[in-house]
Amino acid sequence: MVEKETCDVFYVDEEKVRSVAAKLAANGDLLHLTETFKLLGDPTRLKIILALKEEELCVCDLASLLGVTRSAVSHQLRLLKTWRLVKLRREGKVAYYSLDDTHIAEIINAAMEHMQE
Amino acid sequence: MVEKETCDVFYVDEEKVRSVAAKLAANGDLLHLTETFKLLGDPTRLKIILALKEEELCVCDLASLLGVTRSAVSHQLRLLKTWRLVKLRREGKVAYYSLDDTHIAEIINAAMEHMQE
DNA sequence: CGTTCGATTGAACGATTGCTCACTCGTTGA
DNA sequence: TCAACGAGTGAGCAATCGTTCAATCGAACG
Repeated sequence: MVEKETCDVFYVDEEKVRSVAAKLAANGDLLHLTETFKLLGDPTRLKIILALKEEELCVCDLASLLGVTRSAVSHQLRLLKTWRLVKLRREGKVAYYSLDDTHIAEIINAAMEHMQE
Repeated sequence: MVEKETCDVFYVDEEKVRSVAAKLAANGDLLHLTETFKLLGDPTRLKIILALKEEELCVCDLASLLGVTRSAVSHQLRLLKTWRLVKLRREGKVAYYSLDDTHIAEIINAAMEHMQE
């Protein structure tokens, strides 16, 4: 593709790009960072997190709170558990979930501040 | 669905759910919050944000940096601009983009702390 | 044991997403 | 005024996502 080549060779500020690329690479695990935001970027999951920020809850409570099936909640909780955002405590038949990481609340608080302006 | 009714009526801790629901509602614009995280939850967009955190860059620089077409970058930048995460400065034919909100960097920093543990 | 019931899982689906391709827009400079 | 070129746009697509349904697991209790 001629056009793209032109852009790459004759236009781009290569030194600038290289310097930024280096700093980007220094940011560590970019995939994990992306995944964390992706997990928070779904209404159901974000509500789950916000709810668990308040109180420990079971699957059934969450399903009732969000107005979706327990199955849907369970699927999302599995994802959140895999990425260590929530943790699980079993009591007989009931599975109680809670936040596994205090940093999550800070991420959300920072994002809420962003929204006011 | 009988099963679900059973769960709602006989099992769910209704008072607890109601109390959490109230606190959830007090969190303000939940859709906007979700959207912010969703925007950060894509590798291309997150890299754009991280790059612009370092330096003002044009579409062509970003395309070269990320290894995608300028069109793809342009599409993502439009989204980010719509939600006020980045802003635009035109200089002749070139469009220079930069972060529009200092809070974004703080959200990302908080998320990076989350990842270490 | 067998039943109950909350939780989990896998398949299947409709919806959404992010990309590329082709085209257009708008500014520059010959 | 017209060609060049960076940027923006819209259609179309493959891939991913989030949900529901149906089936299963496993602990509690008769």
